[in-house]
Amino acid sequence: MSRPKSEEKRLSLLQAAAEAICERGVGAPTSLIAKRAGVAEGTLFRYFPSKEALLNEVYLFNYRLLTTATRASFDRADPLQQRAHAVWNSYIDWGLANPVGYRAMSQLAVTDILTAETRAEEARLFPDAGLRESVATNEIFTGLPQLFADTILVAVASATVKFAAEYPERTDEYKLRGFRAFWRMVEQ
Amino acid sequence: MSRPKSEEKRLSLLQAAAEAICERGVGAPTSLIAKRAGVAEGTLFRYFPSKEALLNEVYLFNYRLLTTATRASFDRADPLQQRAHAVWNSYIDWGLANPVGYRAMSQLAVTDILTAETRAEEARLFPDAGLRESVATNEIFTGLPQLFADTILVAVASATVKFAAEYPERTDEYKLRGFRAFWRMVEQ
Amino acid sequence: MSRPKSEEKRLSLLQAAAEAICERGVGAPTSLIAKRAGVAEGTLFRYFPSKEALLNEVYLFNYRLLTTATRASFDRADPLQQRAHAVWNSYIDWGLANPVGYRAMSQLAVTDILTAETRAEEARLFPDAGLRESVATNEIFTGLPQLFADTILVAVASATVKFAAEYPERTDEYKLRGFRAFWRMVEQ
Amino acid sequence: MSRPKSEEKRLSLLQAAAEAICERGVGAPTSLIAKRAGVAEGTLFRYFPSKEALLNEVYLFNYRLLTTATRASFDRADPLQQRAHAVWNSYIDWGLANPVGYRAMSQLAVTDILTAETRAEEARLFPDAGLRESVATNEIFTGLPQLFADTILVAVASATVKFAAEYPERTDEYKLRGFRAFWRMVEQ
DNA sequence: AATGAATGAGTGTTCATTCAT
DNA sequence: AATGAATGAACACTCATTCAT
Repeated sequence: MSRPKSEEKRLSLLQAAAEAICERGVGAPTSLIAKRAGVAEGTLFRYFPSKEALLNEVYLFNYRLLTTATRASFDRADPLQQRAHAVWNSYIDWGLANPVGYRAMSQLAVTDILTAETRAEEARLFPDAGLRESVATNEIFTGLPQLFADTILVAVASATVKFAAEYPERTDEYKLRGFRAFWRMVEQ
Repeated sequence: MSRPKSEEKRLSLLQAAAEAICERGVGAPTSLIAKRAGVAEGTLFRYFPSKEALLNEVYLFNYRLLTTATRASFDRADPLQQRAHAVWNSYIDWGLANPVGYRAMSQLAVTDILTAETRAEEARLFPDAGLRESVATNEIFTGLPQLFADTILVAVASATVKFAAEYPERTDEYKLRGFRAFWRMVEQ
Repeated sequence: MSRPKSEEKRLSLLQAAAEAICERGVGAPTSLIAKRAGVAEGTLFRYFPSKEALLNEVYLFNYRLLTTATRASFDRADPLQQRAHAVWNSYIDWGLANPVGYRAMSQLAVTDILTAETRAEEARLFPDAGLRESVATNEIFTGLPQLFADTILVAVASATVKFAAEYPERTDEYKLRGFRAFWRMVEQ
Repeated sequence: MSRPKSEEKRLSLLQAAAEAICERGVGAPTSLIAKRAGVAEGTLFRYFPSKEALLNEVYLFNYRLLTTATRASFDRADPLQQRAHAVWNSYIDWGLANPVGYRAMSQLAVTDILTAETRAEEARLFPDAGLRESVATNEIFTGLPQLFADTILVAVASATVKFAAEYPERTDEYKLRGFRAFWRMVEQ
């Protein structure tokens, strides 16, 4: 596929789209996104073939940032719970540090805009901290799809981000309590 | 005098709206909703002043059904865990028995369509099984807003409904495992 | 033609329509008119075959009231200018005393709702104070259609009502000045 | 770069709107206006933010043409009555030469579509022939708002245009008689 | 006779996408 | 490559009129 001219414009569009989604939902018009990105309306469609493709890219772009941060947060040599806690903290921290990207992802996740390809790429990118195999094979989750445990994990983490963001002065408390709730579920 | 306004049409519209939301999201056109309900486009607006009002009613209508089922499921005389399990089961069961209403509610809950009035009515309808006070005041949730525990609970329940619906032959297993995960979080 | 049951309802509808036109223009919905009249939406169409017919009746109804008042205001025995002044005053006074009907007429007069029949009836009702023949046959108006002089007369009178209504404390002044302007035009 | 927005299309829309207003009143649909202008429905809203804005522009556009013609018609060095007559003739002539624009303005003037901004611009554009101050300060109009005299003047002029247009063979006669009527009112 | 529920064509406006410049 | 003018199918909502009750 041909590389577009300006990587900078592409990033502007992704960022502008995330902002627009935060403010106006996934129904935010492409004209608004283009304006926020400082490009012409038509230019958006030279970087992304359609609005749907743009929104899928917004999701994956931010998901990559999130998983990259998460992946860098732990050391394989650390004991299991410590690794889990590190991953948990990096997830919450990224959500708090990137509220626009995080909220855009949350919005996109509940629509039917995300394609099967996006979902597949998302699954591929999910960071392997060695947690999945060892943790979620306790009496509760054993024998069930890994995705079931993942879904619950993300759900609890999302609730934690939401409340931690809403009460900034109690961020650390929500982070810790959220982790404890999560850990209660997945520990052996 | 004249024809009374038809409760049947009202129900048709609520049901048609829920179906349309499942298929096309909250952006489903009112014309589609009316057509599915078997009424003229204009008729929709004689039963509901606006699309927004209709969607709020869809949410509350299904929420009332859900909480009515939940409320009928437990006996105050039963011990705590038994009550919790009964409420849990009735919630999951309702979601499985009413997939359209359940999915419509889920979609509506993540948009900003629901008004403060709807949220207030929702809170008022929440069935008091004596769980909230006694359960979610353990070492994890004590001192944090009740809503934090509620949000996590609903998140786990939603994941359970989702997977139980997707694998009908393992419904009972998901219900049980989901409850155990939930109970691990909230028990003292 | 069959007489409708209730003359009272008919008058209510005419009055309600005039009020609605004042507030919302000729686009005022029939449902609003019916509600203001205290009757059901459908009832309006049992008294008037269509909205257009109702509005034409509103015009003629008020025009009849206006010309009746005007016609009663002068004595044929009085000298010309006195008669003219009496007619003038009664016109302005009626407009001030019946602002709703007057404004409704003004609105209706500038739309194309009024039919040729209504215009013909209007011309038939125009009060003959002996002014038309004797006054508007001066050097200016002689040889031109009577309607030309009438149109100008009504235009000047309308402006007078408008300003007299807007500045109630100077009503008498506007009435007098307006008459003098009119009289300058039509006197021999 | 890209196509510039077409002044021609803008003029087409203004003209089409004036025609539509003449035929169907201010309630003429924007779709009809667009069709008459030879553009797509959506295009109208790229040139004017709303129907209301378009109609205000129709008024001002024609008012500018009218006042430009009027302003060019007189010489400040001429005596008062001659200047007045020149202005009067140019006003009537413009109305006769531009019946569509003139009628559209007349319709718009009696609705509540014209905004305060439009009214202000209209006042600003009013050509100063030195008439207002010297003419309409005779015994009749002195001490009353200038707008009162203006309103009456316009009313008489409108009646003149209307009849002159209806009887083209007597145009000059109506123009002259109308001016004489006007002059009788305003002369000292 | 009176009601008001029901209708569906019509309204102003939006917006993803195309394409002439 | 970049622009933004142009498009026209939707969309939410209105309303004069009909007709079952």
